[in-house]
Amino acid sequence: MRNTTQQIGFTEETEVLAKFSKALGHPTRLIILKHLSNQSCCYTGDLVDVLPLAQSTISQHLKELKEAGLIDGEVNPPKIRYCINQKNWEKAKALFSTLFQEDFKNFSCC
Amino acid sequence: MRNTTQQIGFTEETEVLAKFSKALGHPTRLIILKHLSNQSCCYTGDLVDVLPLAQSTISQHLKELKEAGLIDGEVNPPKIRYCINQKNWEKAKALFSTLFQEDFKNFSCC
DNA sequence: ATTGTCAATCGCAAATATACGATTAATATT
DNA sequence: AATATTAATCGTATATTTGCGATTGACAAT
Repeated sequence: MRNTTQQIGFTEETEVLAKFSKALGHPTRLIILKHLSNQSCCYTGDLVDVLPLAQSTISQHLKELKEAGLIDGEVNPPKIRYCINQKNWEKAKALFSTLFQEDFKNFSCC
Repeated sequence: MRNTTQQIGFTEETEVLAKFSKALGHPTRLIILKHLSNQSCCYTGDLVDVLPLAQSTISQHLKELKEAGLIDGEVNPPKIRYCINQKNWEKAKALFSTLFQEDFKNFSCC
């Protein structure tokens, strides 16, 4: 790979929306988010019981959601309590809303 | 990799939303979609002029958007005219709307 | 201090994604 | 028929993602 996304210079908005989308781009992570919302918060162990995946795999998905900013991990020894990051969740909601409503509603063909 | 997404058995809705999200999960593809909406439709060549990427790379991104069902390619020799697939775009809009509104509004902590 | 519990991280393997240049395929024009 | 134009596809290299088991780290409870 000779060219990188970094070198192209997309807008901040585009980068952030792509980051959120990518994080949402796996069924397991969608299920995790759904679970977080249903239970308000939950622990890794809860998810391990529900999903047919190894604990390490789930931990990795949680890490990606955390790095994308969609969830937070709050230490609650010996467990870690995960919650949706409301601020960024709202931001994601706003970005997707813009994507689907404002800029894309003026079709004239097809 | 011993376990595959296929084997787990997510709901159709979850799979489709993940597929759409994944397709949106790259800045270049977001720019392409933006361009498609601004111009109603456009050709690969238009995108090659705008993006600092090789023609083959852009063609590959178009292929992924097409496979995700977000765009259509209509032969218009010797060019191919790309347009947003409105039906699936509406579906994506609805799925994201559900994701952000219905199931995720009852937070009680954090 | 030792033990038990929970979750992150490491190390590895396999699959996918990203990017490019070169080639091929399709079709219009000459 | 020959040429030009446009975009897909092929082949390749590299990076990232996904998954697992094993280990480590953090902390509570004993």
